[in-house]
Parts: sequence; structure tokens; C-alpha cells
Amino acid sequence: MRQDILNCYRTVNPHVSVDCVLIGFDGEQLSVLLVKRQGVVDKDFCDTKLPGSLIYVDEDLDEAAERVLTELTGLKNVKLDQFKAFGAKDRTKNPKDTLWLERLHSLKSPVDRIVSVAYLSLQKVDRKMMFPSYKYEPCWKPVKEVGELAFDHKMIIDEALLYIRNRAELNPTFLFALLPKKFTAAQMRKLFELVYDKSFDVRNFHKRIAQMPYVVALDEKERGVPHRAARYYKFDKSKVK
Amino acid sequence: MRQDILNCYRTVNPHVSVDCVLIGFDGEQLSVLLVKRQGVVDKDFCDTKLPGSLIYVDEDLDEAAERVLTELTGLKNVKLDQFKAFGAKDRTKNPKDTLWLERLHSLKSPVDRIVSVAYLSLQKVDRKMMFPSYKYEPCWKPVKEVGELAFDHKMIIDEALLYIRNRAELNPTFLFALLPKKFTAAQMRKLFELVYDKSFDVRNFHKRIAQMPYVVALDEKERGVPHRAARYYKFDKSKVK
DNA sequence: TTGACTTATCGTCATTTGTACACTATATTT
DNA sequence: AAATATAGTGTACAAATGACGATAAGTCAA
Repeated sequence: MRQDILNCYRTVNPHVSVDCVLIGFDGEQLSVLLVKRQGVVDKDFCDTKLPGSLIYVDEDLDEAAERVLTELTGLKNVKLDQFKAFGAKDRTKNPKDTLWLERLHSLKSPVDRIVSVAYLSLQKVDRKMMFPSYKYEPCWKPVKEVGELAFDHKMIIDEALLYIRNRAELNPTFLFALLPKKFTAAQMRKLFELVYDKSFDVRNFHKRIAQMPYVVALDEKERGVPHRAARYYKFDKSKVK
Repeated sequence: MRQDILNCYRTVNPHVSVDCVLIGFDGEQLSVLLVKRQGVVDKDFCDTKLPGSLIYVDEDLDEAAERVLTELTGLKNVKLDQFKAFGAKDRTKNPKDTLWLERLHSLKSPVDRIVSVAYLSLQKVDRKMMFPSYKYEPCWKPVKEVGELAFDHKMIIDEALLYIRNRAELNPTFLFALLPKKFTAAQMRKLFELVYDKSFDVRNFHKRIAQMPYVVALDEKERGVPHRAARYYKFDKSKVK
């Protein structure tokens, strides 16, 4: 790819990276998109991490996030929001992490502490979803099952979830990016319960939906379920506020 | 000062800076704390900016923010919250800014784009308030009167105000850092009106105060005002939630 | 001393919003 | 036809919100 060839000649900024937290919802649970580290043989290495990388010296932060996500997962045109920078003194002190970095970027001098700017995107997760690029083996991992990751990526994910919750409280429409185009009231309720970490009364939740002008009921219903079929709703962005 | 001497031997990270947005309220309006650039003779230079500077390679971001604020204003123990990173491609491309930076830090190579992590703190502003250090001429400037500043500092201030508003909507107790220990309902209302950019009904606002358990009425009243004296209130942190 | 003026404080009423709670409806499977 | 699994609905009370008018407590000037 032309873009990749050009990038070889760009200077890497060894002090700043971006990390992308993609949170997905499949109707059941929240997941996060993780990739594998490349070029590391030692099995002892913790080789799962967020899609992220060092940026180039002359590269816009937002653009860097999009580029890195595309390079590692093949995903394009993903709307990413910056939510926090991570710059603890010891965040890149683990030899596993520093060694990997130095090899990957062919760095001459040992890596200093790297400040990472974290980005968030909410995605619908389709079970049969394929990634355009499998080079780094991107895959969705349920957030509740995420173990230790490289660097401080576990903490970054926790902060992302906190951010989602706060932002949803301010403006719930933000969450509809996680739902499929057609969704049932039950799916929506499940999502809200996961995000707010509490359960909602079914009847009151229906009332709540009824007074959201941007959630419109469709004529269509579920098919092939072994019980009463639920009505589908859709999110109409144009009816927000 | 010992700290300063030691700092001379630390390595500067030429790619990452911190900027501190201190927002103050004096009972009338919101102000922001600005400092003067040092060591620049050319009068054409736009020499007012936020207190901020490059960090050291091995320095925690949060610590860097506190250190820089202390070095530029003398203020200590200020609670700073990180709210956003700024990393536009061209944010350090203005020759005025780059020249100043290169001289200040005695940099050998020209500065690349610098990613800046912005921090926020809310302060009560006392008209007779003195700064422990006047080296960089720190002073409060009403936000509505802020003109063009160095770098993208104007934009950083705008983002800070947006952040304050969002965060206050989530949790209004956050705003009490802006009010003096004793304050009147009118002062509090004025502040809320500035932050939310709309006016509130005086009577309903009193009701709103009455049902904030953390705002407690004092016996004390205003003195020397040419009309009925207003009651003082105080904020009791322990009664939040 | 009095009345004009200014700002503080309190009260009412209508409306909206939040919350607790139990039964009927519809589709599939056996 | 019965079992079962989930969808969908209404009512009553409490609490919060918002629009508005009336009264209280000071200063100031005549």
C-alpha cells in the first residue's frame, strides 16, 4: 500500500503514542477490541494489547489515532474521541514492553517514558463481523474477561468505561452507536443496565423510551424467537433535541 | 531553591508539555490566570500565555503540571485535573512560538510539533490576592476579555470552559471551589448563570439551594450594603451524596 | 420620620418527572 | 392443549421543576 511505503520515511516521535479503545456491544455484553503484539517470540510476554502505537513527529493526534487503528485492524472511518492522556512515570518501564518497542521501531536509544493519548469509539458488534486486516489478529474480548494487558492498557480500558458512563449520563444518545440499526427495547435496556451498572424496571423503561423522540418504533418485529416477538426500534439522529 | 538546581540536570522532553488553566471567580466574572513570556525582546511577540512548559522525560504528567504551575506562579498544592490533550499538526509552527521555545530551553534542533496536556483548576479569586512569585507576572484576566494568546492557548481556554460546564452538569458540587468560604445566594446564582450561560429565577434558585444538603445557611449576614443584607452560606463537603 | 428604592426571602399552584408495582399477550415447543 | 419464555401495558403516589406574586429588611433622600 502506498501509504505504508511513505510512512517508512516519516520520523517517529519516541515520546508520544495513541491508543484506541473500541468498545462494542453484541446485545449481550460489552467487549473491547484487542490486538496481538508482533515480532515477539518469548512466550512469557503478555502479548495482548490495545491497538495503539507511537505517532510521527509531524502528525496530528487525531489523525494518528485513525491511522494506527487502520494499520492494526484494517478498520476505516471510525469516529474516535480523545478522552484522556496517560503519562505516569513508570508506564513504560516494564522490560517486556520496552524491549518490544525498541525492536519494533528499531530505536537506537532506550525508550523513555511514553505519554499516550487514548481515544474511544463505540461500535456495534456483529458476531459474524470480519476485520479487513488480520495481521495483528484483532478480536473482541468481553470487558469482564480482560486480564492483564501490555503497558497500562487495563487501566486505560477502565477509564474508558468510566468516561462512557459519565458521558451517557450527560447525553444518552451517545450510546446508540453501540446498538444495531434495528434493536429491541430489551437490547436497549440491557445496554443501559451494563453502562449504568444497575437494573431498570421494564415498564418504566418503556415509558422512558416513549418519551425519547429520537427512538422511533418500527412496524417490524423479531422473527423466529420461541416466544412473543419484540418490536424493533430505530435511532433517528435528526430528532435529537 | 534546591529543586530548581536539581531540575537543571534533568532531561527535557521536547515533544510533550503541560498547560494549566486556572479559572477564577471573583463574585462578578470568570477569569483565567495568564503569565508573560520571558526573555523575548521583540515587542511584536504575543507575550501572554497560559502557565505551561515542556516536561522532563522521566516526569509524571500530573507532577509536571504541578511543578510548572509552581515555577511560573509560585502557587503550591493546587488541585489540577487533566482535561484534554492538544496535538494539532500546526500547534507549534508559529515562528514567534518556536523561536521563543528554542531560546528558552536552549534546544539544539528546531522544535517539532509539541503535544500539550492541559490541566484545569478552579480558584476563588480575591481582589487583594498576591502571588508568591511575580517573576512571570501572573495575573487574572476576565475570560471575556482574553485576546489572542501564544500557541493555541485561546482554544485550550475555550475547551476548559466547555469542560467545566459539562462536569458541573454532572455534579454541581464541583463549582464550589470557585466560591469563597462564605458566599451569598446571589453570588452562587451569578456563578451558575455564567457557567450555564442562562439566567435562573431567583425564587426557584433559593428552593434549589434549600434542597442541596451540602449548602448550609449561616447566621451571619452581609454588612454595609445599601439594601437588605443577604445571608451567607457555606459549602460542606462532608454532606455531598 | 417617612416614603422611595433595592435586593432578599418565602409561598402557591400547575406541570412534569420518577418510581413502585402485577397482570395479560403472543410466539414456540412438546 | 398445555407448558414456557419473553413482550408489553396502566395506575397511583411522591418528588422535582418551573412560572409567578407577595412580603421583609435594609439604605437613602426629602
